[in-house]
Amino acid sequence: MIKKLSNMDYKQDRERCGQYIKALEEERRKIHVFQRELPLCLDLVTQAIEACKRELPETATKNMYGQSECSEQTTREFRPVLEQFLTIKESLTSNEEEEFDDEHGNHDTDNDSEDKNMKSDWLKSVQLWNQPDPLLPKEEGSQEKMVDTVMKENESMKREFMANGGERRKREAEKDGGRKQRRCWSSQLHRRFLNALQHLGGPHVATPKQIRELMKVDGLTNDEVKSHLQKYRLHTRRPSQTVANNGNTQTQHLVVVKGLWLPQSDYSTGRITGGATASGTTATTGIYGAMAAPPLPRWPSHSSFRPSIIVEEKGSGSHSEEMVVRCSSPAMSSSTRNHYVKNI
DNA sequence: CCTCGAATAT
DNA sequence: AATATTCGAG
Repeated sequence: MIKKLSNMDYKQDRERCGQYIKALEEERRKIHVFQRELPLCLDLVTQAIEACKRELPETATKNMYGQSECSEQTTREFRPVLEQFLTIKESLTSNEEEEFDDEHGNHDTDNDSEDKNMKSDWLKSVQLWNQPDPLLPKEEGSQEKMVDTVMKENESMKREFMANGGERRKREAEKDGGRKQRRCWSSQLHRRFLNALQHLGGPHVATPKQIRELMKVDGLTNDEVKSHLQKYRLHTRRPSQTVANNGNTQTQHLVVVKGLWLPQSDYSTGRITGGATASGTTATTGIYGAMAAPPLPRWPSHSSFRPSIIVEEKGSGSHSEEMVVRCSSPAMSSSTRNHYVKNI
């Protein structure tokens, strides 16, 4: 009896696995166009396919694929495979840095190999520029949702791509009211921003122009960066005051990594400032203060600002090492700049 | 005249 | 809240 049941289960699983593979392959085909931009996605999907196939070696395919409508949704329902994903999740996550670095390398080196640049360039523009509109990828869910997220990102990519058939956003005065088009800081853009910040030594030392140059994003203006930087600094600085009230007396250990402030582990974990300041949970959203618990692995509320901080280690030895400063007291702000970043 | 940062404006 | 624009200082 039991045997029968398990047998059926097995069969079902196999069936689903087959469908899943189909869907994955379909997905991969679509993504392929963005191979350069989303190498990881491609890789991810590929790995998934392989893993899946491995799971059912013999009767790999032989059932009704008719309903291939299950592309991303399948992900959630399919346990076995998901587990595999979880396994590789880590490595992929860390890979992201590499990807970014690579990108940078390319840009920094100012490669002008036409062909290579042409395509990737405008594609990049599309990615970076395009207003993420409704479906901006919420960025990697810091945890297991990674896979899902990635998939979704693909989706949005595709849509973005189709949406504007490769058109570029046009700015310029255009004799209208004169007010510029709002620049939307997609997560990608923001990433570059953060990366630039790192290279420059932190939000307080980095200057808009430098940042813009490092970002190497076509069309990005100084003012835009300046504005973004201003916001970043505001969010970044000690969100001290505010919060307090409740039993929030837990001293938050903030950590400075190459000039970037982050909460001990996961950003967002609320920046409660211990002792000193204390009054009401102010406007700074409950997002900051309130929760000091596990939920909320995100930055200032929704959008962009993530702690995608990456501690880089250039050729070891060379200059500053990781430099991690613990600090539980606010103070140290703008005026204190330069000092803490320089060498240490 | 240019860049920056803070203050405002939208 | 997120951007844009303005303003005063180097």
